[in-house]
Amino acid sequence: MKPTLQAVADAVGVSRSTVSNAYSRPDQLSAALRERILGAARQLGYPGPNPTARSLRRGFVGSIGVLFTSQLSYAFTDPFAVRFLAGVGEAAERHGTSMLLVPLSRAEPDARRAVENAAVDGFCVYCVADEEWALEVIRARGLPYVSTAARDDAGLDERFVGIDERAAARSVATHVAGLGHRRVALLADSVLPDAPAGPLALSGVDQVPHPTTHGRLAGFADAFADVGVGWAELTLVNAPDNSRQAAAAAVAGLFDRPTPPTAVLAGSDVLALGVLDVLAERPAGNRPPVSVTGFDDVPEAASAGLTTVRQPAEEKGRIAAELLLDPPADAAAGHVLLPTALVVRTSTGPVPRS
Amino acid sequence: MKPTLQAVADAVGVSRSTVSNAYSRPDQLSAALRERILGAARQLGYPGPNPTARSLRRGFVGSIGVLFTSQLSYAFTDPFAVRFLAGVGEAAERHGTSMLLVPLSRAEPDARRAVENAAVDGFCVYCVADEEWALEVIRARGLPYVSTAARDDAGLDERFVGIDERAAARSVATHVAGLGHRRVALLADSVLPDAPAGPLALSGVDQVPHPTTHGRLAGFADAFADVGVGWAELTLVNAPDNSRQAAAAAVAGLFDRPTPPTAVLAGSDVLALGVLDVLAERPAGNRPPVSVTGFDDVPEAASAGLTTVRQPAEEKGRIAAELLLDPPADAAAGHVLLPTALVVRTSTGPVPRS
DNA sequence: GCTAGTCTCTGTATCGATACAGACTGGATC
DNA sequence: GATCCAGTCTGTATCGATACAGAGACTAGC
Repeated sequence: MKPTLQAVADAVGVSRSTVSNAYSRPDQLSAALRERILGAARQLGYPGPNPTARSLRRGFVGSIGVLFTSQLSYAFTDPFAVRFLAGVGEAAERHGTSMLLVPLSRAEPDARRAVENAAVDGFCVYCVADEEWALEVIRARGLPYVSTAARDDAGLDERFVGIDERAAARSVATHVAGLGHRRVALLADSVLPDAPAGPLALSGVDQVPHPTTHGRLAGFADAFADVGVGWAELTLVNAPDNSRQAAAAAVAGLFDRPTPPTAVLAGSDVLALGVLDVLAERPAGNRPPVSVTGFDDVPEAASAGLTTVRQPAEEKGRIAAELLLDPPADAAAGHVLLPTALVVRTSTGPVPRS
Repeated sequence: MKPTLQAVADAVGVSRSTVSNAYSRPDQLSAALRERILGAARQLGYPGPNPTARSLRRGFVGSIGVLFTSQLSYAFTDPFAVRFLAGVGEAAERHGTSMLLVPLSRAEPDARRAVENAAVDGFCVYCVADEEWALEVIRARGLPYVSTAARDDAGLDERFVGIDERAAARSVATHVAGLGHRRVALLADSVLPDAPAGPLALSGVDQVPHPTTHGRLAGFADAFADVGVGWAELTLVNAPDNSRQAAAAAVAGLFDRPTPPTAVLAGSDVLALGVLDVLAERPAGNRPPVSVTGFDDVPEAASAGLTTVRQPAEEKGRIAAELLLDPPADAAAGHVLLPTALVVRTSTGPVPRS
């Protein structure tokens, strides 16, 4: 049997409290006794207070959870997510906190259980789509959280770090519209929860439930509305998840249509890179001159020459963790909007006249 | 006050046990009563059993820890580590387990506390150098673990997944030696715990404490010993950590020596890419034709044309988690050696004659 | 010599649940 | 009518620690 704190107390001949103090409040006992206790503990092979028991009694755990909508393995496939995690990790590390990665599996009962059972002091909600129930569970547990995807109904009491998705998306779309493009495809991930890969007809952008996706698509649409291209004239393409493969599958066939789009605006760099993959695969002679844009400005975007919108990934993660671990007294300071920048590279160009 | 299980029991007029059963053992009570209990819980805003209390009583937590020697933020900078994590995540997800990332900070007391306090059922030890104490803490806690860096004294009872570092390193070094290179630099990270960046004199490879680094350097040395180049004739270069920046700093100046190396064998792709960065920065006319090799075959290696040794990263992570979560009955099956392959690309070539 | 204050250490209550043995029903079986 | 059994539910002990009030012993101060 593993020795308990009681066993150490018995061995030394002091009370449990004193042994506990030896570990957690060294100033509460004499240095000599403390040494004697730690020595006995070493000898008995006592590994220190049991973390679970300790957190039960103390009421906090010393780790924060990061909630992902998607599978855990996707989180590591998406460079933006990785950089976000790095930021969270950096801040957590500074606070002596570890991070628990909690994936939300597709099956809601399981996913719900994961949120209910996570032993954490709070959550960074990386990307919860319409999983409003997850936030409810967190609130019911009385845990603080920071979300990164704004929702319209989010109260100001809710801590948040993110960008103005709509304005950022509009900026890159305005650039594309300015190049003369009018036949345009918008590519996004999880436009509707279980939609298949490929073109998707939607009466309006407000049908899109995921706030981030909604914001970006709405921003794209805004820019084209400005130049007289309505929603109905835009081709909406759905990718079942945020990966190059999914994007490639979604746009396959798009360029063989009678009137193919001259530009594809993607909701993320990963999707945009998937579009570039598809184009690169075609024989050079049969490669349509399509402009492609991304979103995020992940490291790969630079080498691919992708025009995109930069948002500060690590900083987003860092601030999210910071808002959680060291909440500002002022409620308004709990709502952080980060800057974005349009980055024009070689993947966009003037519409070819033909 | 947050409602407890007791509160729900009181509200419904049943015992605590019954409420507990409603959540954890539905077959122990009638469906009708269960519904009544869950209904009351919903109404009271009871979020389900407290995870900490539950794990204290049940004796397990439902999450596994991943131990990093380096800072948490490095873990996300190194593509190999990211892919390893993805593998761990995938397996963990299949088992309904979350993963706790535990960084080992430089200060040993803090780091020790992190291992002692991690609420986990076991550890994947990603890269523990000479931190033997960490393993001792884990053993003292009575927790299972899987290590990925073999140590000579590792008993067979210790679960392990990795590669034959020495043989793999030898294969790439043999390739370089076969190209005629004899003036060679070996670049590795943390050759000695606190050594500065740059060349380092060492009487023999056995002075290197970190088992992975030791294995790779020894493999490099083996291959050159075969062609008559002894340890003393090789230039050993230390990088303080495993990053492009550290590598660049370590080899800065190396190529301005009177007799510069014609090849640099790096202990990881990240380091090798750092060397390539340094070479790329030099004006084309003054760029020495140096062969460079890496180790791991991360995604970036392919686009950089880096000759390297491929090892299956995700699989390593997946198997590590699997060995932890679903230990094989047969002890020998707990010791997995993965295959490696030499990948020759454009970063190596015949030694220039001059 | 007496009160106050500081250092150490102890004892009990408590954190919020689950395990397990047993009590009570209401049929089915013989 | 006694026995057995499966299906439900209860009660107590327990998981392994920390919080907090307070008990003694000592030193200071007047």
